[in-house]
Amino acid sequence: MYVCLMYSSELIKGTLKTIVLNLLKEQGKMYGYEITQRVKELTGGKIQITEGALYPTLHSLEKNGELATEKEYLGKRVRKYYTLTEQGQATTTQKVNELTEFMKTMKFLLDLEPQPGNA
Amino acid sequence: MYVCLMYSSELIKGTLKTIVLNLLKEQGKMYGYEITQRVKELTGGKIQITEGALYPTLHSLEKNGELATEKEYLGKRVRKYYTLTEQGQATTTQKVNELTEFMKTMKFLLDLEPQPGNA
DNA sequence: ATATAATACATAATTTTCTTAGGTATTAAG
DNA sequence: CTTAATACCTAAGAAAATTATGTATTATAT
Repeated sequence: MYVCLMYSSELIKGTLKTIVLNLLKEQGKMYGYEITQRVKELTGGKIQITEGALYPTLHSLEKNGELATEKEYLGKRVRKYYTLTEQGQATTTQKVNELTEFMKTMKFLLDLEPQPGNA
Repeated sequence: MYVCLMYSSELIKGTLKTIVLNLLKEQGKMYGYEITQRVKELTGGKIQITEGALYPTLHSLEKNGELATEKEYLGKRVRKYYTLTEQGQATTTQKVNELTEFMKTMKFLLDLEPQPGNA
């Protein structure tokens, strides 16, 4: 039986907004369900964004003026496309830079050598 | 006026346990306050662990059998030293590996090139 | 034909985890 | 002698995810 090796969900915490914003910067225009599938695909299933986490995040980003929406109809089904506003683009750059710096710091912390004397 | 450039606190979420466990692996034996100061020092103030976050985490790790404690008295003041149990060492290795892998995945996600066609 | 899976949106209750704020007490420094 | 630093702790609240639903359409498999 194959069990998907996902990262423990606590690691996603705090990075979800940045992932979503950056993906929108790269793809230009995406709808919610597409974001979940794209992230799953890009990470080989190791990061899976749940809809319960994604939709509230998208709504909050929109409310904050980072994202704009437009609806598209496919027959009777509706898709809500999200794009970055100008403000959202600036926020994305800032958040991606911050996360990049944070990961450098974390890498430094994790790569410290054990002190002599530890069993 | 100098303002310390800290990472936004949401980034710390989910990595606190790993930071603490890894630091204990490196240093062998530490007390709570020492951990806050050491992390602050090692990161140039960019990561500051609050005591309100740290102590509950230490208690929970101890309760879970990852950490063992011993008290040391300096005059009338008490210090509670934490060390990794055998189980804690295994957990640390696993959590550090997981975080390292996660950061690789995140780096990959953040480094994707914008698709042609985006303004 | 019809049941199931996939697509596509959404929200509510709960849990986890951190922040903020407060508390106690000892020791060092101004 | 007051303030800062050291050293522990907890509680109320906020934030952000999980889990569990709910609705509805379209595609796929039996």
